[in-house]
Amino acid sequence: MRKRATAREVADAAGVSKWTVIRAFTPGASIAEESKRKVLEAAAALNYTPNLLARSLATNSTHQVAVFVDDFANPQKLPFLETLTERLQAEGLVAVLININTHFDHVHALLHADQRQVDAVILFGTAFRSETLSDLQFGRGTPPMFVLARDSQIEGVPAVTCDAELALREIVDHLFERGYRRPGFMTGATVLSTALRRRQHFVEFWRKKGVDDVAVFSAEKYSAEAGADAVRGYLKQTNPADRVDVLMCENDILALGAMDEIRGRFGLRVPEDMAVVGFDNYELCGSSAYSLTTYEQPRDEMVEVIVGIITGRLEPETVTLPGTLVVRNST
Amino acid sequence: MRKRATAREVADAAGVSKWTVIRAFTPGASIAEESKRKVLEAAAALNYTPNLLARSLATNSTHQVAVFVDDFANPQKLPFLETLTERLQAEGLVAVLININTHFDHVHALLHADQRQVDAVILFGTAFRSETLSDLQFGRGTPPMFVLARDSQIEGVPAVTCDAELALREIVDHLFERGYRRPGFMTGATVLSTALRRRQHFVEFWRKKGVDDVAVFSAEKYSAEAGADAVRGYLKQTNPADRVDVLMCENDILALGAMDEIRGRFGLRVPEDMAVVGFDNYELCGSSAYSLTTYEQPRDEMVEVIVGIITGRLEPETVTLPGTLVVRNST
DNA sequence: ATTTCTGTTGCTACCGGGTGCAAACGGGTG
DNA sequence: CACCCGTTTGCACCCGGTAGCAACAGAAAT
Repeated sequence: MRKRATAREVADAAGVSKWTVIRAFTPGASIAEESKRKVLEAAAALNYTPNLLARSLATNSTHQVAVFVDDFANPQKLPFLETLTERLQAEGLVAVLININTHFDHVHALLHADQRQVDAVILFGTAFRSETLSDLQFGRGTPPMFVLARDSQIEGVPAVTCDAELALREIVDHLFERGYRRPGFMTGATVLSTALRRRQHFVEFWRKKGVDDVAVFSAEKYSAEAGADAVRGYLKQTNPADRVDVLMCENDILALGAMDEIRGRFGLRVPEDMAVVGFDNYELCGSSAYSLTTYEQPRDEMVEVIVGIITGRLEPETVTLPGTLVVRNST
Repeated sequence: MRKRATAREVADAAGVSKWTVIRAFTPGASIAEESKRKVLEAAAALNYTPNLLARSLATNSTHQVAVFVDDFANPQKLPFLETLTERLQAEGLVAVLININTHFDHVHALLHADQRQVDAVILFGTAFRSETLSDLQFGRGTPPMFVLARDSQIEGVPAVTCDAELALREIVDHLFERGYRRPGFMTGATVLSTALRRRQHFVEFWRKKGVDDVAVFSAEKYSAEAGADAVRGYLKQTNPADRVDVLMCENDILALGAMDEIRGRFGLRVPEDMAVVGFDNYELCGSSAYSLTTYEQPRDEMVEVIVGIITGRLEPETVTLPGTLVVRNST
């Protein structure tokens, strides 16, 4: 298989210099109609297109954005990724998907992204220790970092999130109104709970309602199975009379797992015996099999803002957007 | 913010030439221990790491793989992406996620990937017209293309898939054994049905069992909602006595949507009134709320093979791997 | 006819590394 | 001390573009 044609080859074929070829491919460049036509003809014949790698090297901008993801169990990531990639591509950018795991941690990934000269890094809901990253942040030439769908806690690293305070206030108000008084909260991995702030606000708003006792327990991971395991553990070791009457889960996938366990294994009714609330409004939450009350993040707006920041249309600052409470039959 | 350090700067700091610096960062290069130490020290002090962009340009290999995705409604994509990115990263490769949609079609994306000099392109279950792509394929220097989780139909473009024939045989055998005799099949978008071959084999194996009448209808898209819509349309216009006794759906997400509609809106029992079968074994299929019989694709093996092909460890040829029938309560 | 201006084109230098060859080095051998 | 040989280092040139200046032609102005 032959190699790609270069500007040099097209130049020879068109009888001009390679700089004229470049100009034919540079919008707004000063070039005569006649030469442009000749060049484009020769380029078409040779199947030439500019080499973006070389261009990136010369212009010092790759139009690539690294997107770090570490929680693939949450199906909610998918529509987010869809919107994100679509909006990035509409801006001429492209997403490099980096899987953060035990073999490839944030430091590794950031170093790699840096070496690849990406234009920006998006930490898409990843669980990181701010200490680890704040060191790197101040190394030289590191690409700008942004956090999506999680709090940042690192100075100089803006985050685009759903307003957790507002969300939890609406949720607690709703639950209080429905008459629930013995709330419980299931977190995912405990390391992160502070980053999401959901638990913290949940407890706080119940306290404001005069309810000081919130049962809190946590799942091992963010997955339906872990949610089921956690709620099983809770139900087994709790006296039926002392059980919570409503369980809020840190995200939908935990909630669905929990709900399944509550109804399936324990034969309890949702919401009569125990109500359940999730977070994210994942597609299947609306199914009649679950009909889960949940809170929808303003996905499109969040993506719009973060892409706006990356492209420089918006100021790089932390933005918090309001979501929507979706009430269904589980409460 | 200062710019990144270059090999040139490190060379000056260490008192050697830039080529010696390069050698210090090239495994197996001929360099004296002493010089290497000096260089690495200077590099550490200046926070130098090689610029992968420049390296890619010089070596003509980017270690980037473009992954085309067009169906973000299927949650099954997520674990696949997780495994794929993890395995690629383990091989020193990185995935560039390209969202194929109406604004950014295959031709566009392929051109783009080509210009970016990616080492390979993976069409991950995307819906493409083979005519469109076979033209491009024979342009010069196009990166090698592979199809994952779908048939290729393009000469010279290998595919790594789950064995649809085996899968459907096992499924039909199972259904026949359970006594079902009025089968139906719901496809997603009709354009693709041939690429997945599932419907075709389904019909064929029922014929071999002496059942010639298979009801076939299709959903608009691959989503729970579309699945629900399609089954509603079918149930409304079909005389209850003529209804299928088992409905196989092209993938899980259609099946879950369908199941929800069958039970929720029509008050039918699954599997007593109508059994349902999916395909993929998405996590929630195992939940007691659904307990969907489905077929699990050999995800890890498929990814292993495609990564093996890309890295050159395996021959670039079409590979078909056996999956596993997962029988649950929906049949 | 000369000057000035404008649109067009070519050129040098550069982005930050990689390759292959030639020269320098240094130790052992005859 | 000359010679040989393997290791180490420097160099010219290359990867495929981009930036910005200088040169040039033809038209317009003087």
